[in-house]
Amino acid sequence: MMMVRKSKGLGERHQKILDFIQEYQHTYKHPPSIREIGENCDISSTSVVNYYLDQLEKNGYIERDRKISRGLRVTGANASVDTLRIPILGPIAAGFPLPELQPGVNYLTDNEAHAVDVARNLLPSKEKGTDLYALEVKGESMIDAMINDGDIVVMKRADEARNGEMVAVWLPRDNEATLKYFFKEKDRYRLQPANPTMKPIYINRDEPLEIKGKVIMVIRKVESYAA
Amino acid sequence: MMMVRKSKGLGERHQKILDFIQEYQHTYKHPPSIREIGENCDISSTSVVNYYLDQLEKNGYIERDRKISRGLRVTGANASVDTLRIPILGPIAAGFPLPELQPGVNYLTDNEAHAVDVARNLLPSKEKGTDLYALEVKGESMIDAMINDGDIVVMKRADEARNGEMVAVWLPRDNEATLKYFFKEKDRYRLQPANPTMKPIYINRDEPLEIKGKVIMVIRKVESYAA
DNA sequence: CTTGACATCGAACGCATGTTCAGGTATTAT
DNA sequence: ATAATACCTGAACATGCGTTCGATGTCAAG
Repeated sequence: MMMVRKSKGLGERHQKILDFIQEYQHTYKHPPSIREIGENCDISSTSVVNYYLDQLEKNGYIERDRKISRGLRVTGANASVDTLRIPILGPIAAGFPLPELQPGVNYLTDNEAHAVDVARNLLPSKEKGTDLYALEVKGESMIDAMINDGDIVVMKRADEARNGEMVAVWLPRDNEATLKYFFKEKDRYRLQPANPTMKPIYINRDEPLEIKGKVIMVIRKVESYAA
Repeated sequence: MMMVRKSKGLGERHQKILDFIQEYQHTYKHPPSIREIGENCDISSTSVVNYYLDQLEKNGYIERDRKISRGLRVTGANASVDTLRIPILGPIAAGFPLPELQPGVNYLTDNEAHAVDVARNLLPSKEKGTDLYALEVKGESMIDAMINDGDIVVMKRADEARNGEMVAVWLPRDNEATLKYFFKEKDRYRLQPANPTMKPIYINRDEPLEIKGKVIMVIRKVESYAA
């Protein structure tokens, strides 16, 4: 009895094979062999598996490196996503100096707890990934930047900024760390809160102002409101 | 002339091999063979590669599936990260109804543009991934929820909520969509803005109120301030 | 009924690839 | 000096694994 193709492009067996490849890759971190696919999808002959694999490839569901053992991968939506592990250097809070990144130190240990994994496609495409770090916001002092207690801010290392970029700055004048949009005006700096309803603060050019980095992303894990 | 181990645990060659495996895996989506490692790291004999691989395994830098072609993977920090592709159903704006998720529709096409990839370790660990979706915030009406124009909110499908959870609701009374912390009180609902400086709004129990989902994450790509 | 496209099987072939071994040469400890 | 250890070589071996091919069965069109 012949198996009929159900949904025009993908038959039941194609789907099963595709699913198996993904699950296998996910579990073992390497692709399955033709024979393993066969065993798992109740196909007794390697040539039949090859037959289906060819079709899947022709239709763009997978890619194959011929002649190479286990040289196949699924393409498209469920393909593996490229991520960047960004170290969380420490907290940022109003009255405390910002954590400095020590040059030459490799923050990328296997310590998942002190890092955030961000998909590369969420970052500017040119972003290489070095000179990125993250800070954990403590307290509610960044509220005028639309940033709340517990938020993670992803930063790019920088000691100067162009107009309109959001920066983390240390203001020796007020002894305070803050996040603001940065503007250089005729003889002063304007630090503009992200919240449009709030007013900017001004710093004279001759006053010190230390830019610690540019904010490129904010991540907030929303939890139950602590009332 | 003997090669001296530099940094106690990892020699120069160990490092080179480790780097190569990662880069290869990243490029070809499958692990390299022993011979490929050898060629690339200037090691003429497969047994030497095997020798180093054994050491790397013993020290926990890689894992190996013996006897299986290309059965090796790096462990730890730079290991591949598990991500979830969450479909962006549409915009959420004050005066417009929320996009509904059509049952039975598979949103997970290969359309990267209409989805966000989120590392699983950023979500609650029990989260399975189905019944998650995302909305793109339009306009500045969610400012009292500390959410700005352009933000991506990751939602979990729900039509009811427990006290303290942040929900997306449709208020027929005001003809408005909004994001608020939800509290059920004696004879009314209290919708609390995330910004602690702002006041809650109250809805009588007998008035309609449609909960569309719980907010579990907010992602903001910070760009230059459009002044 | 014949033909041909499609699906499947089993077996054989041969290169790819991990494993093992019998030595080598330095460097260091005893 | 001798022994021990770490590093390396080359080759042989066994098997993993993709490829190819001939044969069989089913179904729809001509």
